[in-house]
Parts: sequence; C-alpha cells; structure tokens
Amino acid sequence: MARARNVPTLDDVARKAGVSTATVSRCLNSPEQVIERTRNKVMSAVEQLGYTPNFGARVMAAKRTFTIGAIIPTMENAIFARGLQAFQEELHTRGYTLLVSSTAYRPEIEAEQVRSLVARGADGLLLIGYARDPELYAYLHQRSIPALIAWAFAPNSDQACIGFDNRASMRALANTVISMGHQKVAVISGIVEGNDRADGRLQGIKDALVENGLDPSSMPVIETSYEIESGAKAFDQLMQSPASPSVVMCGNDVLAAGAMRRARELNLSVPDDISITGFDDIELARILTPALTTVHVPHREMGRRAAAELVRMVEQKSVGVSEQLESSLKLRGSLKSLN
Amino acid sequence: MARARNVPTLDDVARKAGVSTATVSRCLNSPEQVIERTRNKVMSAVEQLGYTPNFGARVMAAKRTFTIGAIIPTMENAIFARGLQAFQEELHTRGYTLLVSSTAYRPEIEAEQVRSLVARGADGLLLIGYARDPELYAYLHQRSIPALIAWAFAPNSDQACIGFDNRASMRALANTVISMGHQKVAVISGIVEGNDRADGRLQGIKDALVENGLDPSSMPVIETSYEIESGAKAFDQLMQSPASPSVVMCGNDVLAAGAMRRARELNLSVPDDISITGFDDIELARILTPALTTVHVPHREMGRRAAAELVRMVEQKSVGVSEQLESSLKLRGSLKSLN
DNA sequence: GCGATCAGTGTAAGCGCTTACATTTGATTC
DNA sequence: GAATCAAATGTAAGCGCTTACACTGATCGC
Repeated sequence: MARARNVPTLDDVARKAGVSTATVSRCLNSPEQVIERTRNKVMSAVEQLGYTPNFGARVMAAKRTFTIGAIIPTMENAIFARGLQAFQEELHTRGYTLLVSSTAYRPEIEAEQVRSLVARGADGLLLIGYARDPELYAYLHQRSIPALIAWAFAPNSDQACIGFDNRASMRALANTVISMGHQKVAVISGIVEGNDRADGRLQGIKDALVENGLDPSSMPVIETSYEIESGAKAFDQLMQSPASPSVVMCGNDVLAAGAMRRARELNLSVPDDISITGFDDIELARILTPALTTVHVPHREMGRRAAAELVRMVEQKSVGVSEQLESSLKLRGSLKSLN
Repeated sequence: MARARNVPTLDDVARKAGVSTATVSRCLNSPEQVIERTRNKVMSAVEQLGYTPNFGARVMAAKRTFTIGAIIPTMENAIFARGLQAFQEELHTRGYTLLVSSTAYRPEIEAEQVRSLVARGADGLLLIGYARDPELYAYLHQRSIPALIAWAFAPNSDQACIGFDNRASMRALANTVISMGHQKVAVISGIVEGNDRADGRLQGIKDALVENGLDPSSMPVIETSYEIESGAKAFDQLMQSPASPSVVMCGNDVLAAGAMRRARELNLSVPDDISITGFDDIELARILTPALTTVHVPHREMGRRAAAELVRMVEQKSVGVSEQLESSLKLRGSLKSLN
C-alpha cells in the first residue's frame, strides 16, 4: 500500500528525453514512426530510468494484451507439461505470452480461472477437453474471447478443438490387447464425471469388449484420480477381488506407473503374472521396467498447432478450425501375448 | 481489434442498478460498507449483465493485484511441479492468484519474464535459486517488489530464501556412497553455469571425495541439461570411457532416470553392475526399478512455507525471513554396498 | 516561388476502475 | 421538533497508457 512511488512512468521518460508522451509511446510500439535521433534520446532515457511500461494501463488504452491463457487440470504430473511447453514456445515465437493456471480437476475453479484470465486481458484461451458448463462458453462468446479446446476431438461440437479421438484410440489398444488372448480385462480409469477424455477412454475399452463378444458389464472398473498413488491403491483393490484379471488397462500412464509399482511391491511380475497398459506415452512410459505399452499422443505437435491456430483466431484470421491428430500404439514390455 | 464492445463496465452496472459507480465498486470490494437493500440491487445487476471487473483498470486505480508471480526454469519435468502446486494452494487460501512462467533455464528469458510479471502487477515474486544478474535484484528493489528465493538456501545472502543446502545434502549422500565402498564415482551433473543448485550439488560430491582422501580432479563429470534423454546420453559417454565407475551420481532424479534407462538398454544391471543415485526424490524415484537412492527434498513443505512468507512480505508484515529446511537421504535399491 | 504533400511530433481525450472528499439521509438526543 | 451525528451514497479526480487528430516544417512539382 505504502509502496514507494519511485516507479518511472511514460511521463518521466518523456520529460527526461524532452519529447511528448506520444513520442515515447511510439518509440516503444512502432519505432519506425520515429526518426532515429529522437528514438535514441528516448531509448537512453528509458534505459537510465529503468522504465517498464505498466501493463494494466497499456491494456486499458490498447485493448490488446498479446497474452494467451491456458487452463489445465494439473501441473503436478507430466500429462500436460510437454504439450504446454511446446504451446508456449510456439506462442513466444509469435510474440505472445502464456499465462498458465491449474484447476485440480475442479470445474468451479476452472470457471473462476477463466474469468480471472479474461479479466487479466487474455486475448485467447486454451482449454482442456469439452465437458464444462455451457454458461462458460456463453461468457467467452459474449466477450468475443476465442477459445480452443485441446486434448480432445469432437468434430460435431461448435467449439474449435485440436486433439485426437480418445475413445477410438483406446479402443484400438483394447482390441490389440484382446487379440493377444486377454479375456479378463480390468480397468483403472480416471474420474469420468466432468472429464470427457477419461470417459472416452473407458468407453473405448467397452467398445472393444463388445466387438469381441465379451461382456463389458462384468469388467471390473475402478475410477480414481490421476495420481501414481491412486493407481497403486486401485491395483491393490483389483488384486483383492476374486476375478483375477490377466491385464489391467489404465486410463493414463500415471495410473499405470502406480499400478506397476504396486505390482512389484506385491511380488507380481509384469508382464508374466499380469499385463499393464497406459495411455499418453509420456516419458515415464519408457523408463518404467518393463517399458509400458501405451497409446502415443503427439503432445508437442498438438501444443504447437494449438498455438498457431489460437493466434490465428485471436488475430481474426480464422474462426477456429478443428484438427484431428493421429495417435498410435506403442507396444512395449508391459503387455504380454497369451497366444 | 474490432472486438465487440458489448462488454459491460462498472458504469453499466451502476446505471442498471440506479446507483453511482462508487457504490458498485464498494459492493464488490468492501460490501460491509453498503446497506443490504442497495447491495442486492447491485448484485443482481452484476449477475444479469455478467459483469466481470476489468483487471487492468482495477490495478491502475488500486495499485494492488493480489497476484504472485513464480518463475521457474521448466515445467517440462516434475522437479518443480509438486512444490509449485503446494505454493499455489497456499496462495489460494490466502486470497492470492498465482501466475507461472518458465524460462527454459535461460537467464535472459528469466529477466524478460520478471519484467513481464512486474508489469502485470505481480505483488511479489517467487524465484528459483540465487544466480542471476544483480541488476535484476536492483530492478525489483527499486520497484519495491518483494522476492523470495526458493529451492536454495544461503543465509549470508541479502535475499530472503527458503530451501535447503544443496551442497551439504549432496555431500551427505556422497559420503554414504563412499562409505559403502565405492571408490570410483562418476557424475552426471546439471549445467553448472548460472545454476547455483547444480553447482552446489557437484561441489558437495567433491567435498565428500576430499574428506575421504579421494581425488576429485580425476572424477569423470558430465554436465548436461536436466532431461531424461540427456541423462541417458551422458551415461553412454561415461560407460565408453576407460575408467569404469562403480557408481554414477546424478544431479537430479530426472538425469538418474535417464541413466537407469540406458543402463537397462546396455544390459547393465543396476545395482549389481553399477549403482546410480539421484536428487530430489520426485515420484519418479519410487517407480523406477530398482527404486532410486536419492536425497529427499520436502517440496510441498517448501512451497507452502514460501507462499506464507511471501504473502507476509507483500503485506509488509515481514521483511523476508530465510528458512532452511532439512533434506534427508532415501536409500533404495539402486545403490549397492560393496562392503 | 507557391501550394500540396508528408514525415515527424505534439495535444488531449479517453480506457474502467478506486477512493478522498462532499453530500445526503435518517436515526437519536434533548 | 430542531440539532447532532454517523452511516450511506454520490462526485469527480486521477491511475499510466495509446491514438485520433492537429500541427509544423521540409520537400516536391510545376
């Protein structure tokens, strides 16, 4: 409150350089409009004073922030890290800054964060997955804030998105698993409520069972949060139930890592006693022993393209084009053929 | 640019509620000053219009943002994730919002980000480690922006910090390693230049060698970026050199994970053929096979305390008190005693 | 040599909010 | 019922910046 008021302003710079504030502003924003001699004077004044433009004031006057907000469920594990990093890099080359915040998978926090980022002047928003209150979309629409949805793909939605088909990808993996002779499948899924990606993946497994004449309703499914520890606990539970599965399919690599850890702690050999699969193909997957069979998602590619498209939307060069990326299966040591 | 101008402002709300802008503002910021009947009118107008205060304008007028900025080297791996998550949670309970940005370990980008966050009105800043241009500290000081340094501890610095002694912690681990009979130590270190933590850890190993009458100058050291892949490559290099080490001590768990992966790919057994150690004790450490011997750092605790202290500083209730946390050794399967 | 043109610069009007200060309201007191 | 005073509300001055518009003095064509 009683903060030192020695922070230099545009006025100070102008006075020091002996020009008007308009000229200083132009030096900073469109230098080509200012003759070199003047510009030098101004720049050296800026330098000497250690002047940094006040962002709030700038936004108010100019209505553009060159800021993109991203709201992700969590930073605590690596699921979004890689894609987000690429997203940021790409934004940076285009002159935009990224602001990140996380929601801990709580919709009400997400809504709050959206408003906060919008109030902060985000020119556009990156959101994860579809499932959210339609009011939020209305809010963004009213404010004409472009939003792009990543990590999911649904062509029939009216929101632009970039991602892959979670359901089809998981179905493909499940089909492979079943074709290897696994009949007794158990699942450790992420929380499905409010999470279209988790839901899609679970449905994908069920699709595959049905296709292969198996009964999805008898399949043990545990829903739990996307944490290693949760994966471990869920694996425990699964192992205590009578119907002992030959394969545990996990909603993502993090859950799979937890399951594998617990398997080892229970002296179960993966994949000899039990097979385990993941989803995402984050770095984790390759350093596990045995390496994890999973679905590879082109995270970096997705982040990069998302940045490109979102910037296009912000600059009104696009109304938002959806793009589907291909995932691919990575068959590694954690899955064993029973044939 | 041609953005729809249908975004409601304070004025709109005031008009709709039939009161002055001051009253609306008070309803939002200190509701107890407004009588209930008026407040209800105002709130319902806010509701109907879908009004969100313009952050920039608010900052300009009020000089406070309740925003804390954090600048971390990377979000791509989990080193900072856990601590940062705790940091954010604690901030949230105290009514502050966190803005995160990352620097990819590049000092010039860090300086840029500092300015950007300050311009955005961050009331305080969380920085990682000491090593940075003194000018940056001067800049923050001039602007009276409190900054707290985390993940490092140096009591003699004039910057407030919260962390642990990287050098002593690593020395303790190295001493244990040596006491287990390892004489041939090799190191995969993070890039030391501009990174006091990486440097401290490396020095800690050398300290231990000296204490035990070994020659640190003959110890193979590879400096590389904190990535799994880099750890793997470095391990390769180390194995190709003639002096085959009995233990590879890594600057952090991520490097160690890479080293272990490569060891497996080279058909070297850990720990029978070679021992490997890490630093940080991120979740990774426990899911590796064998589990990684490492130094446990209380990341969450650090994040939580950092938030508390930084808020205190911002609210001028503290000038910045440094706090040292204890690390501890986690001896796990990746380190084998030769005695 | 004179007006047209134009690059370079200055002037000043906001942008949407908070808050010191002024004013009004209404309860309380005698 | 008038005087008093605190509580509730209104008025208006900025906060630091951008930018439309106005101005100045060269440069140019004829």
